[in-house]
Amino acid sequence: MIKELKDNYGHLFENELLNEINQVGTFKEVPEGFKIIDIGNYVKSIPLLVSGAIKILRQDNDGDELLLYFIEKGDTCAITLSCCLGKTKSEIRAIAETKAKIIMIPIKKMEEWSGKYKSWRSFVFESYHNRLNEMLETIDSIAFLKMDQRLINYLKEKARFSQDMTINHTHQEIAYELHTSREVISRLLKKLENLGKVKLHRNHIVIKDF
Amino acid sequence: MIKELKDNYGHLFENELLNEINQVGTFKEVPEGFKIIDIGNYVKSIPLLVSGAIKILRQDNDGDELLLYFIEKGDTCAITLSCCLGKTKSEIRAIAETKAKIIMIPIKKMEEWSGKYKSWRSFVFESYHNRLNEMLETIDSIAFLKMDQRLINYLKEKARFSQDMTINHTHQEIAYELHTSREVISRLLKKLENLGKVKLHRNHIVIKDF
DNA sequence: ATCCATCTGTAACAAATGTTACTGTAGTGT
DNA sequence: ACACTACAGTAACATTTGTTACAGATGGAT
Repeated sequence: MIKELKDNYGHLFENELLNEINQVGTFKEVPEGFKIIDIGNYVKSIPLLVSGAIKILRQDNDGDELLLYFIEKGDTCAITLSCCLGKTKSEIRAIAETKAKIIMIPIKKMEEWSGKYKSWRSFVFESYHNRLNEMLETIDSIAFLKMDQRLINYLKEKARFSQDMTINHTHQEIAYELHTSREVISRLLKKLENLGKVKLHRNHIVIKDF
Repeated sequence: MIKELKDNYGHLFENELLNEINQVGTFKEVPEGFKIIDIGNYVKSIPLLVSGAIKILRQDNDGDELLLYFIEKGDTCAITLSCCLGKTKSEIRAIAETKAKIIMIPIKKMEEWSGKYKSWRSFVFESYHNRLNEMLETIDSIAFLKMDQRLINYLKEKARFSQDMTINHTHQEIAYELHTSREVISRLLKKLENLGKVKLHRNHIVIKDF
């Protein structure tokens, strides 16, 4: 584990902390689609993402979903941190967007390291900062943009995180994550295809010109 | 200042920290509507709210606004904290919702106290936790609710923070904060009045039965 | 090759929200 | 008292999004 730790967190943490992480952390490799945290779960450990991407979803009382944002390697899930500290249930669902490597840190280390290592504090604060900004972007998107533009941004993001111009999702899956209906997505995608921006296939979409 | 500090933060911070805050903090009393922070500002100090309420607003590129949430006494603005630490421009606007008393703390104390006082760390983390949850609620509201329910929630919140069943806003002002048009708000308010839930007047609305 | 479940396309309609345009009215200042 | 300005009411219409109802296409399983 120590190599991947150094590669991804070596520039952030001092050696002493890296060693501690190496000792108490447990390495975990999860496949695409793996449910890392679900709504209502009590969180017992903090995930440090080493490779891959994780998507964070929100759900309302009727079971309607909404994609909030993605987390990349070298970062952690601040909402989870927040749950850990407050000992409250998770308000969100975390699912591996691609296959991912994660180091899980026991909660109790959180407060200990916060007092001991300035670099850990900076990391945690930085993570909160990033997450608040992602939330702001999500809010901007929902509040200020129409569905066509949200769809374009969604496809861009998906392509960026999977490093692939092919989006392997059905219209229904996209509709869930944007919290709209399948028909709306089909309609808008068809418009994008007529504009030459995408090519539609069964079960996948190829981005041509964004 | 020390009295108001003890009353509102005495249960959170140890005496030593309270004294430090008393020494380096500057007390500030602002009237309703006072612009505490604006988008693009560089933030040089952290506000601890002693009394009153502050509203936090987001704005898109076209100048369209959206109310994010309120901050109450005994709390701070985590987005501001976040800006301070990252030395980035403010992404939000903070306006006094009621007249408010604030203690401003110089940024540099932030990191110093984070290492020194466990209670300060807890306070900061707790604040991030609260803010993330408020953001989630805001997202829920925009993504999952229709405008009529959002309006009802808005009026409830306004009444709660001003401790007054009379909302002193024009339809236009409400429309700005909910990011819709004046006509839509007028239409929905009239419906609420017909249901006996509010009484409409020029420049103010009285909540009857929520 | 055929069958079948699932996915996609699309039309027609409904509901919610946004826009335009105009009227009336309450309060303010003179 | 009068005039003026900002606010509120409302109708008519446009646009966006959501819903219903099918038809047709695709790809995998047997």
